[in-house]
Amino acid sequence: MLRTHTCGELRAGHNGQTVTVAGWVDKYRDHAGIVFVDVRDRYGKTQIKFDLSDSSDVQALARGLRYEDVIQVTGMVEPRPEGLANPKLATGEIEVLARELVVLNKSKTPPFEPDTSALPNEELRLKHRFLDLRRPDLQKTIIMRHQLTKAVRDYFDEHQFLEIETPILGRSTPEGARDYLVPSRVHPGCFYALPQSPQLYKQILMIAGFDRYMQIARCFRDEDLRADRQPEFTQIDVEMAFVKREDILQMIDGLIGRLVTTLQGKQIKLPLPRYSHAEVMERYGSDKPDLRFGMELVDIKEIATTCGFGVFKSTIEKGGRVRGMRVVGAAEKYSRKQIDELTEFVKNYGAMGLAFFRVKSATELDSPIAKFFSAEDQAKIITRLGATTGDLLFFVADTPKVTNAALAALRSRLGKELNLYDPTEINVAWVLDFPMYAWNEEEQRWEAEHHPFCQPVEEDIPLFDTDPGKIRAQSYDLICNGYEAASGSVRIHDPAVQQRVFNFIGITPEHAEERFGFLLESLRFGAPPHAGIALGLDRWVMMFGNIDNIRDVIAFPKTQKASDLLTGAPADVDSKQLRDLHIKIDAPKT
RNA sequence: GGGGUGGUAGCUCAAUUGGUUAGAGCACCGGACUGUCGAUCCGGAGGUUGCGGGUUCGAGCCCCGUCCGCCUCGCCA
Repeated sequence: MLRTHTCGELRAGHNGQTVTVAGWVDKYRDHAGIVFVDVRDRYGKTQIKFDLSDSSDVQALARGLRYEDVIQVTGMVEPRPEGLANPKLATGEIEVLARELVVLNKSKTPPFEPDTSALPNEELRLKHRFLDLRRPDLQKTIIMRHQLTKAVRDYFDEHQFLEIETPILGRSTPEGARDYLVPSRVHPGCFYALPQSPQLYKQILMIAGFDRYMQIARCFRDEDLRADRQPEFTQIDVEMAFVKREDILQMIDGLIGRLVTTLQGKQIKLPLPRYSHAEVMERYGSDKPDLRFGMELVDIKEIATTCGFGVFKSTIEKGGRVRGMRVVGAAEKYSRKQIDELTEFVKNYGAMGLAFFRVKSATELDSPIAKFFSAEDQAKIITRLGATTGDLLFFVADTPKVTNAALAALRSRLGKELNLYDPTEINVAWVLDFPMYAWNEEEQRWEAEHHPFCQPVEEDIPLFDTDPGKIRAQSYDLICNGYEAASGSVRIHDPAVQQRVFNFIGITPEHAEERFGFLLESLRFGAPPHAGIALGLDRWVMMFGNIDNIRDVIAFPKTQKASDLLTGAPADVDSKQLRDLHIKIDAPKT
């Protein structure tokens, strides 16, 4: 070992001991006769003192130290003089009087320092990720990620789950996200697909009899990125055989409870609250609402139908909805100009406009469109929204889909702008009974809302022939602070039902046999009822770290264009490699 | 593919209506300093204003194109 102690562990109790520490030069303060150097490693910082009375070699060397040099220092632990302890440092009671100094690696002048309070732009940070990762807060997150992952493994291990690896090179299946493809050298013109999730493998593990499976599984989806989405990400993948939905919910409740206890030392109230999909859509306009604050959506169909405002009235006549929300005490917080900006904001979600009212009194509204509403209607709106003087009311009149999207986005934005919640709170809940299928207007066909292996609610099965949009899935999402934090379902274990579902979403029996034949075949050989779930590990780290960007919870993340600025991936390859793979490039001219 | 936003010294930022030699703090280099901990003080060096074109007597600033980062819609079973 090149050290006897880390930079975070020396205390007054070590006084008088000769120690060796090693780390990076975090700061240096050169007073000529005396030089202070803070050495940093992942455990903390320790102040090293170089004194004129020491050997001149060491002293001269010390004066040449610069940021990020890696050094090894041997010396004696001393108490700091009276009144000079540094309360900001855990090791602030002591310093090490250096006797020997070895520069293990001299650093070039770094483009930025790890302790910088004003973060450099992200491009630079990602390009020099080895420096960025030295930042204490990023190190803290990566360490917490490890603790979370370990707690997950411990929890499932205690419940007799087996961690089983599944292939990274698999086969492409229809439906779902765009696959990342890997060309086969041995099979010209054929490709492996990287897994979007281990879904089919884990179902087959159930059929094989490994009735409790989990895996910290890397998944790949070739879709556009977001602040909470990376092309490769990690799922806590779980599957159980001989269980019902309730068993999964309880098992995962226990996991969340464990994580909150382990990572925060707190208790979370269990069981976690449960909502139906229909309920959250009606109350919040989203299938993953942020439940840290209220501001629920209100339908004013009755008033809209009879009021004098043409936009509201005609929307109802066309089968649309008029819904709104009450922003408590915000009448004076938003100027006309700011409301115009909110109007532009909701237009991004398809809304044609945003109606607003300031509540002037218990019965009176103030708005450019107030004249279209009778005194009676104004009073009704106030009553319906439960509003009081000084509130601000917003309404969107549009299709059900657009009112949901626009109002949910507006609610989320206002909640943040108005600080309606504690940003450090972790609010977790279940959303159950998603619809099985959604009509794809573009492709004119039904498609699976969750995935095609999900079991419909038994009593809804007759609806296949009458009203497929109403069929509920035996599915469940875990939502947390406005994110989808987990998603799962009871699976189909009857090949006939599976065949029928494929058929319904437009996969012909021949096609199904070709692409999913292995699953259908396995279902014919004694498939137990099974169910499972996958939790987004990266997102849970975001929650527990109170971090709003997924790149900050991943050691080596990719940019929005899916590039790795550290390594330069993706990059072109030798023509020989392409020949081996029987691939010719037909890239668009730039 | 669409919308928004940013790119000026190594870094973080500034630069009035288009107008003189593009500034500051930190970092870097040289010097001073025995108790600092965002050390301080003195001095110095450092710029193809992302890139390409255009308008203009004159462009960091205006116009067109393009590249890159970020946010977002679509997309993400």
